[in-house]
Amino acid sequence: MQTTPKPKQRDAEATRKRILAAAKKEFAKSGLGGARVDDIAERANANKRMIYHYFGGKEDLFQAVLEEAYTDIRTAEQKLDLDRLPPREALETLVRFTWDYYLKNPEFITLVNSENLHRAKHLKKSEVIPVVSRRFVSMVKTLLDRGVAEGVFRPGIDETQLNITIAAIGYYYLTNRYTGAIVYDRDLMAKDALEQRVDFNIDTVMRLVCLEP
Amino acid sequence: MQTTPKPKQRDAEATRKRILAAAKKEFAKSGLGGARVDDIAERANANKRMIYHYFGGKEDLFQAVLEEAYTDIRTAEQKLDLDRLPPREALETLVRFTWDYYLKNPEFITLVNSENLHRAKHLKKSEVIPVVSRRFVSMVKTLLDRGVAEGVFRPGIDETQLNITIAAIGYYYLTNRYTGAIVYDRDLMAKDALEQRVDFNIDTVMRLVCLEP
DNA sequence: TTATGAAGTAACTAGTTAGTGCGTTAATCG
DNA sequence: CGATTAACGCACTAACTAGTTACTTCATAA
Repeated sequence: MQTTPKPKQRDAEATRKRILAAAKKEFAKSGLGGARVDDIAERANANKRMIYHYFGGKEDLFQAVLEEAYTDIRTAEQKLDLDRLPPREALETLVRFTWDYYLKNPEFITLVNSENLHRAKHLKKSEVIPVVSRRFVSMVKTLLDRGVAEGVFRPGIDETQLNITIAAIGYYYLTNRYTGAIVYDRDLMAKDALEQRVDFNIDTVMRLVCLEP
Repeated sequence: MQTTPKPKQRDAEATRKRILAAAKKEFAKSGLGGARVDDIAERANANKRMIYHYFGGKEDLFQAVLEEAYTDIRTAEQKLDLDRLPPREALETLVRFTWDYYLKNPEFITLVNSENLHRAKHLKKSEVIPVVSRRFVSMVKTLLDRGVAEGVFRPGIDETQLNITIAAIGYYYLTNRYTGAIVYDRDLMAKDALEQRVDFNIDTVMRLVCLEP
């Protein structure tokens, strides 16, 4: 086999990755409609022609960005390894993780918003999304069942409703932070405001799920 | 593209209203960036020039649409007259109203999303938004205080956190219904799914706020 | 009856945008 | 080495888009 590969002048995979990363930023900043192909190319330090070469078109590129964003968060969730923790700690870990992930990856939220404006047109075409999604939902289902079996969670809670609620209380706060700052006349992104919110969210979910909060 | 029947006579106020209504639909459908001024004019059965005549430009029109959308929901909330109800009933009424309003006025959600993509640039310029917002926040604050005084609500709950949570659990479900349908592999807009969700949301808030849920 | 200004219109401008044709250059391999 | 393939870049276009210009039509007050 070959030894250390020489640094290449031309590197298809590296160019592809630069385009994908640049596209993620631009789509997150301006949405699918507002993003400019020329700007993506410039940010990627690539020629616009390469976008069409590697991805086909603007919408195909958007789909690729979305798929990566979804598999990234689903992969990170699996790494939490909730099975090793007692149910209550596992649930708190999940709520805190979801909040932290949205906070550190704000482009995920904007991409999902943009995709919903387009009625999930691109996600519908994806092969990989249903697979990673099922694994995620069953992870929470397993946790819920375990908590009920151990007598610490209320029985009968639907895992989808819980998932949606855990996402909602973090997602909404962050995606609407600009209008929220005006409506509630507060800096919602101040350090203490963020801490207050995650504590409030954990409390909300614990009271919803646990028998003795 | 549906159009509104054109009145035979000249009517400045009617034309303005037609433009505003058409703009609301187009901005909700495509966002600020995706909406087309020509399409708004066509839908309103007005000449494009009239948009510039009455509103100044595309962004000013967007601001006018936003202001109307916010004052509409805030007005509807005030009409609930929560003071006439016992605290628990008042709280449930508020949660159900918020859900129903988002469900019946989906354009509100899309407009707010679009405005947040633009970092509340237009809402910041508004004179009327802070006024109606304060009235709304204090309405919930009053309810919370009353519930605590009557010994049915937990003390120490922040009215802004509660407001955000009540909005979040409805808003997120509805705004992300397209991607949600794929991730959770369900028809989130089926009649029974909607009923299940509003019940779940009321339960979530009651457990969060009430001393004996 | 008519002068006046607001309501309304069509065609246009200047700039932008996604997508492409085609030539060039580097890597790979017999 | 020479030839083939894939990566890359320039310069272009056809379609689109916010905003404007120059004009006509109509209601009404004097």
